[in-house]
Amino acid sequence: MGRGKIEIKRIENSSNRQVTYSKRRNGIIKKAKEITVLCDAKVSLIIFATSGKMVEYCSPSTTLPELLEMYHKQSGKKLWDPKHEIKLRHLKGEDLTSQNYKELMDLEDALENGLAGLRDKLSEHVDGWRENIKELEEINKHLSFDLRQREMGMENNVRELENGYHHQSQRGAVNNHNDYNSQMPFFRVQPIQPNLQDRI
Amino acid sequence: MGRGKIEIKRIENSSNRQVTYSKRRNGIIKKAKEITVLCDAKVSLIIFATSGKMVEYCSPSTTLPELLEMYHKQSGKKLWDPKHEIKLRHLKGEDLTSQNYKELMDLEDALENGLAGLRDKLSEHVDGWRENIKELEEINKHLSFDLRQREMGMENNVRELENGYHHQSQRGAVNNHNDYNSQMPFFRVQPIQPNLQDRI
DNA sequence: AACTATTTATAAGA
DNA sequence: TTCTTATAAATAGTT
Repeated sequence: MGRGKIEIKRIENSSNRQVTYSKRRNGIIKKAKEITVLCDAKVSLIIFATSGKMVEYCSPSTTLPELLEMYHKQSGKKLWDPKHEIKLRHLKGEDLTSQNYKELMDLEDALENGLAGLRDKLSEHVDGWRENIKELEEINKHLSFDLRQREMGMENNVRELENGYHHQSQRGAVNNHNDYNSQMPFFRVQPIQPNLQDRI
Repeated sequence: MGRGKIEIKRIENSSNRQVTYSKRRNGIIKKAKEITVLCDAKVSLIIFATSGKMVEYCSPSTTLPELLEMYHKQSGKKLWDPKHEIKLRHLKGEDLTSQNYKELMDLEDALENGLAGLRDKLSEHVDGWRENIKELEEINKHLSFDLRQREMGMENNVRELENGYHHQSQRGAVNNHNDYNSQMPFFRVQPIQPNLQDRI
């Protein structure tokens, strides 16, 4: 629409391109306003010139965050790019399956997109929890190991006693101390949740 | 531009409005594509009909997340509102200090601002870790209790043996099984990190 | 930035 | 919806 028809392809002459850009940019924004009013539509329009300069239009009935939320709900598309390197990366190469590493990275992405300062806090939480779990597991192992050793030792004692002296009362003594044991038929030494590693 | 001039105001006739919407929507998208090609512009255009149905255009040279990041950098405007209630609230009233609860709430806000789907994942992580820690602590208590009971029982045995029979070899038998014990002078039954509750 | 010949978008009708 | 077409609006090239 103008003195001559033009092909829709990049305008090579830089100043022509600039002029056309500014005319058409205004045109589109006007159209956006019109459809908003005429048809009750909600519109978000963001335009960047090659120079990087941005202009924006958002229908007055709403806000960009609101539209983006609607966009996300409807399309399911991610609105944030994962990209920065962060502290949580050090978790890689430890006992993480790649799938759960991915989950963490997703989490990382979410945090990236949120407030930057939150990153370190989460990282601390994660590390703290991981450490707690590991230490508790370690202690569990030690306790269980020790308990088994003592059981073995005690059985030996009792066996020797029985064999050597046929003294019956010891048996009862051993069992009577074990009130708790009857409520705890089995000690799990491994992580309680089989997918513990998976969750971290 | 048509058979007659129209005022730019809401079209009251619903079916006319719908027709106009769909024509103009196509028109704007075409314009957006054209300015993209002609002028090397980057464009994001999101349009919602009154029905809620959305159409979108984004210039092929980029992605919406990229544009939103540029938008954010250039305008400084927030693109995400913190607002929804989420699952993490259930943590309130448990063993949280108000300070650390606040931290979690901050974290929640960050997640709010990220992808909605991330919320549940984090919540699961948190719950999973909390459970793991609690279960491990529980088992720790059981193991320690049991161990102490057995120690007491064993001491009784040994004492009875010694008193009754003066048989020395049993003592050695008990200690020899305990290689591990020498490396573990003390079992902590309480959470390793004193501020464990604080961190959760 | 203004002008204007032309192209393009589209309102109304079918 | 889609097509048709008269007309309004946008804009390419010019000044």
